[in-house]
Amino acid sequence: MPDTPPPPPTPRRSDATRTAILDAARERFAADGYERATIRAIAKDANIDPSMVMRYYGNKEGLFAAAVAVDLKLPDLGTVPRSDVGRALVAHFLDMWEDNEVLTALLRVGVTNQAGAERMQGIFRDQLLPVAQQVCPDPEQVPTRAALCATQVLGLALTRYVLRFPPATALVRQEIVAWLAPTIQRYLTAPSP
Amino acid sequence: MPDTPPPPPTPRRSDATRTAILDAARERFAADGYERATIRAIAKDANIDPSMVMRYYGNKEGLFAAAVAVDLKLPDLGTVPRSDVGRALVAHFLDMWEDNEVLTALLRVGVTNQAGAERMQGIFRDQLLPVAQQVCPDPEQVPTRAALCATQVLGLALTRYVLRFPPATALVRQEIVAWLAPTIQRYLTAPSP
DNA sequence: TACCGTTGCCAACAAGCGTTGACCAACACC
DNA sequence: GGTGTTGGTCAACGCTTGTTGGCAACGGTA
Repeated sequence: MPDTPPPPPTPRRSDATRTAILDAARERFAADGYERATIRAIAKDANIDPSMVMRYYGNKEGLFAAAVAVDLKLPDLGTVPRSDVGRALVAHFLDMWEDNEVLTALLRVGVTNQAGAERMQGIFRDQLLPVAQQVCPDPEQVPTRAALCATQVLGLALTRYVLRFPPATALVRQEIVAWLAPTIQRYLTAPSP
Repeated sequence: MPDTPPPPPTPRRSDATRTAILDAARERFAADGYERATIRAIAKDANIDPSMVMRYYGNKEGLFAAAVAVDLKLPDLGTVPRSDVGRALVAHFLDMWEDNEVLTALLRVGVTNQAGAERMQGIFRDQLLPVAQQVCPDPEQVPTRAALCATQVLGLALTRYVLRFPPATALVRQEIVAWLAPTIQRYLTAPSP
């Protein structure tokens, strides 16, 4: 359960309401994107008045910032056999995405909202780049190789969870891992073409 | 220059205005997505009154439908050496995307708008699937393999043209082709894993 | 009991949206 | 030269949005 940045030492009586708002916000942002996820709809989902959202989170951008806190929980690739990093990463991303509407929310918002796009850039920089650094041979190529991985992973998420291309939603977990793992493996470890 | 579905035999005096509207609409949809691209802003860009947009295109959805007409102009892969289809497709998509804001508009809108997503599904079905059919060994695997290609190509477009991850925008055409061509080649022609 | 901060609802605001209809100017045709 | 069609503007409509301030109920503390 994420909360506002400074976790209050004493639990407030309104904590239940606060998390209800965040849960509803995540759901709406994931389903509708930033513009169409209205504060009124979120408040109705949380069974409170829209003005409460403003009081607790300032404005709509503050609500989004509080609702969408992403930790990819990327594994330590130092402990994974070098030939398995592709498979490990693809499997991990699938696990994360399948039961995590925050990621879909962030993807939807990132496409139509500048703040959302910058948030995604930050996640890429702070979470994916360091992991890629553990595996890539040439440090100078780390950003390029990590970005290539991002194109494939985000492309899968886009096609499967947002655009819902029928053949992409029909794939089962094992197929995805089998097809994508060699791609990620090559982007990370193969000699540059 | 696209036009309303039945191309009028006699050119109308208002054709200049109509295409000005469509050009402005494409630009706004590409830059802002569906919700934030307002009819008022599009009309102002085209130097006409918002009501003209309504008269010529009915409503906002009609305007979007008229403005975003996508022809991927995919090459006939029958004439391409089988080992070069990956390279040919990646190069072609890059050519299309670099100077074509329609594709960015469609991608942005497809993420937040149901009609946009269905439009993209239609393009995938009507334009990419037939081409994949020319190359894939097993007809039953065509949708899967084409969808895999879509994940990689759309993922690149998303990361490079919409989210603008710095390392993805820094890539030059040759690098992208060199990295992505083997991926597409494998998704289309390699034995299924 | 009296007090005061917290929690919550209600009503309203200003702005922006898509959309409509009345109205004027320019052109084409008989 | 009148007349109907077309191209275009203006002002307004009904509605939704994010956001604000006032006011009532609650709960712990003194």
